[in-house]
Amino acid sequence: MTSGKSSRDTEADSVQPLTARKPGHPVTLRDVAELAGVSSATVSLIVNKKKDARIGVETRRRVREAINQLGYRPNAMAKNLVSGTSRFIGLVADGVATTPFAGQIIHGAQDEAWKHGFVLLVANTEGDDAVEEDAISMMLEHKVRGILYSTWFHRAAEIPAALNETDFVLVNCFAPGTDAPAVVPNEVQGGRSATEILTRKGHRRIAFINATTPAPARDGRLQGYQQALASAGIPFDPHLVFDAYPDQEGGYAAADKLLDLNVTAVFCYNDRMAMGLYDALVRRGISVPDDLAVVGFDNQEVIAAHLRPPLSSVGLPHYELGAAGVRLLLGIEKPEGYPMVKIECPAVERDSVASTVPA
Amino acid sequence: MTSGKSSRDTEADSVQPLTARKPGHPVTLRDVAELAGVSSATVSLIVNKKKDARIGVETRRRVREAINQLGYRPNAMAKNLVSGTSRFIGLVADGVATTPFAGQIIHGAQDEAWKHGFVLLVANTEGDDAVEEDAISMMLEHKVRGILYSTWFHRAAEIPAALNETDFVLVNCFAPGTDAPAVVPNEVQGGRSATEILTRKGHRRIAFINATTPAPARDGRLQGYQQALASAGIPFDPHLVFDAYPDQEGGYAAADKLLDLNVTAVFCYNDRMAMGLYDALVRRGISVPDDLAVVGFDNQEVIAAHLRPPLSSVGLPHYELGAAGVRLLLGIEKPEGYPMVKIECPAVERDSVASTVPA
DNA sequence: GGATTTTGCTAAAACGCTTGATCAACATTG
DNA sequence: CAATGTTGATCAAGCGTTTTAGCAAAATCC
Repeated sequence: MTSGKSSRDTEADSVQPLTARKPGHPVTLRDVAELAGVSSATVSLIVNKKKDARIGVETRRRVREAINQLGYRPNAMAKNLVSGTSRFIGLVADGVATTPFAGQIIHGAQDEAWKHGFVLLVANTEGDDAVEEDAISMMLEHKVRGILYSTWFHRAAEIPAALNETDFVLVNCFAPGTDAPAVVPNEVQGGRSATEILTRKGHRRIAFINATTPAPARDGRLQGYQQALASAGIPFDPHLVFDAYPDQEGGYAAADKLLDLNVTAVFCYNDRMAMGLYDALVRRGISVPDDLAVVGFDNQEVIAAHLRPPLSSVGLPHYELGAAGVRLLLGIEKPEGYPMVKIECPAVERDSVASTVPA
Repeated sequence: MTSGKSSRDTEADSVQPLTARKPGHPVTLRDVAELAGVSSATVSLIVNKKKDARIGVETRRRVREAINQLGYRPNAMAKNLVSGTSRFIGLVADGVATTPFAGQIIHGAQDEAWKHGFVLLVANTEGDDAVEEDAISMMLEHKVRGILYSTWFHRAAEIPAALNETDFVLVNCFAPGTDAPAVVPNEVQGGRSATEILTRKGHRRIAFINATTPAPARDGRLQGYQQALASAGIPFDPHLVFDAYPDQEGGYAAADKLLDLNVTAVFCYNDRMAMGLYDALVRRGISVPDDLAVVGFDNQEVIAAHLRPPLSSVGLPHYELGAAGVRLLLGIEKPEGYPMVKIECPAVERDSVASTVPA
């Protein structure tokens, strides 16, 4: 039944039907060359706009025309095969697509890659090691220019062995004890900036609701908080710092503790906490910012910009993280701190901090 | 007899460790073949686990060993060149990466593609036509299996001409007047489900705050609202439906109108509106759900799950949209309604609707 | 013990493109 | 006029695979 296909290719080559036969046009350089009556080398030279190629103007015209007529598209595979290297950059994420704002890493990487003529190959591992290995293999097999290994929250990470087979950059994570290039948010500066939003307005009793969960963010932001106090000449009071689970519930629950402290301002570990805190305050008739100034962290648009009043916050530079990762990978820049590059967390001031300190 | 091509020059080669290949020195099939003392054809057959290939067990062993020793990785480019088709699926998005939850389209597409051995090529056009054209060209040149053309909100879209050069599926958008395959959320069912959360609990005077912005969502959800009322035997009262700008401000401002209406429940066009509405209600001392039941739409985790009380909502199935898009593209399924496939919007009940109707 | 089949493996032709080496004209020199 | 450019285009050798046809040796059959 299933007989072998007849193998008479002798004449098939010389008599090419112009119509497409398969999904996509199997229009090749050779087809164009034939139509234009030139060699395929000539067409190649024209298509690639080789500057030092000497091609007559008339020939050029004919080839151009043939290209249009046939709807020719170069075959990137073949091109890559010859050049030995693709224009791909791999991005393996442990969950970037899952969490809303961290998708910005993809976005930033994609934009920057695109800018330099590269395309992103995205793989989401969802934290699964087997998937991760497959993903990296696949990228390696596609001869990617390099790999961005990213995590959805800032943390220490182990470098999968296979990564060493190519260039790579860690994004939003780092590998302690190695000199692997990494780009991460500057949590210390972020904490400082957040606190400074408050000190600048004259606040001196500023609480910090930190996270209970250990992470670079937790330590860094606290450190930044302390720095900001120090440079404002405010003594650090450990009683004004306490932990809560970093979500709405945590923020809501933190309100009680907070109100005993007699503070005029609060810096919350993240926006979700601030959101919960807002809620608790409203129910107590406490006004933001008139009675209490609040600053968040993460600058999650959908929360911060739309709370009432809009919440001042400090953003995690996910987009920049992705973009900088690509630049590092391509060797376009070697910023200060390399191989451990810290990206600034931008402060965004809204209305949750008044221009004067509450009485 | 194996022809003795025994000029093994570099001694370093034979002592190569299996990990950490240098990024500039690709190992090819031929290298493996030489080490194992077989032809490259043999290696190819083994690597690809060809079922009907007849290879001796001893040879197989030697080749396996050589592969490990050299750390061989097949070159996907070469593979694709031969087969004429890649394992790529393109995803061009007009802003999927920008809006938080729609990144789920990428996620869903990526997972589903991966499941079938395909990789996603992502391009973000940010609505720029030139970028879009470039993106599609690039995908075509990479001989993608097909393209997913997606938009960040559900809308009508024009099909870029180049898309016709390959298989494609519209995701979260559709092309009126064509029979282009498209997969979109079922807004009508969504509106119905949202409203039914309320009717099921006995609510009969249910307001609907619709969006001011024209969109399939606006019309569909209204229609669904009406359907739900009808099947609950509740006459449709146009006065209970009014428009507001679909954000927090809109919801906040809508509270006034709402309270004149003497309704026991509200269906908001989206969660952000509901968020604003919550705020307005709290300030008036009106309790959700005891005084007023509220249902949102979009099921934006960061809002709905964390408002107080958590908001019942209906989700936009972005993940499924992406996944279904891939399945359609690959011809894995041809669901009802093809070529216009509607994906269900799942209702998520939380605590913003009480089990009994307010007095 | 030849004929036939099976087994194990290789040769070699693609796949579509790039590129250094050539080459045939013709134009310019000295 | 021979030597030397210039110009415009072609040749052909790969790039790393897959795959079909084929071949020698071993196994099986009658």
